[in-house]
Amino acid sequence: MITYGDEIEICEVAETHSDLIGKIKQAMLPAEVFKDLAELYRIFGDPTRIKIVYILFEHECCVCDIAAILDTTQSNVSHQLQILKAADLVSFRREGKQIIYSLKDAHVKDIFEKGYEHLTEEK
Amino acid sequence: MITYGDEIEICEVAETHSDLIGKIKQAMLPAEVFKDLAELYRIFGDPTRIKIVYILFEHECCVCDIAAILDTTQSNVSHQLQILKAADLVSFRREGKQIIYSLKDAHVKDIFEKGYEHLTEEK
DNA sequence: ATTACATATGAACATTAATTCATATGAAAG
DNA sequence: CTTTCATATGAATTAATGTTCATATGTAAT
Repeated sequence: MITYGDEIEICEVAETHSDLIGKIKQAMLPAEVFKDLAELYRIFGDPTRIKIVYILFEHECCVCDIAAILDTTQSNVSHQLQILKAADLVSFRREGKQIIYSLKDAHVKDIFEKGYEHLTEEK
Repeated sequence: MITYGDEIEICEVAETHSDLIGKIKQAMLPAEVFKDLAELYRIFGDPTRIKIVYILFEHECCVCDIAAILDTTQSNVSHQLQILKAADLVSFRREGKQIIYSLKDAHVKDIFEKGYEHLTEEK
């Protein structure tokens, strides 16, 4: 390995490929896009949250119903819903004492379906 | 809240909706599916990994080239590639001293594109 | 065989995250 | 206005995660 000051180690292969590496580097999306994408996928990266999302595909639902369906606490569901809300993935409205949540974005279902296809289809 | 022994708290709304809750509960996919889905999305839930995936969309690549493109260490890239390998998302072959990685599954690109649409499209 | 190189691996560390518990908020009913 | 109910919030805890460092493995070249 060859190191330049405090920079990253560059192997000889990478030096040889430096023109290709430069091209790929330029073709990369802005770092922020990858950060935002990762944040989005991470939201689906928890069983509780993806279950909530799945429920909301078909039904708008109040917090305690979701908790009953998932056999978990109201607090837990509420916390996860706040995360979905912060990501702008759910809408909500008050109805008396309850708060009814619903899904906000169609892409969510697309992402779910593509993931599900990956799991179920043989390759 | 009404609690039954060590079970989950059920609010009055949930008791009223108990028939709907039962139906939704039955319509849920097996818990394992949600677990597997969450595991899949979690893999994309890290900027470094999703960058690697993005690179592999267009080019098969050796470890040190990826490290050079991403300005990170060989070790880091290797660790992340092991995670992608364990999820069966990448193939690899040895070529002399190098190991060349490539993408294994088309659904990965679909998932990426749907996520990207979510970020970029106005709603 | 010894050396150099590309990659993998394991331990360690710092950070983040999921869930629970206790409590606060805010609306409706009495 | 006090109580009850549905939800939100904050602190605490336990577990998981991303990265780095040091080192091991395996291939090629001298």
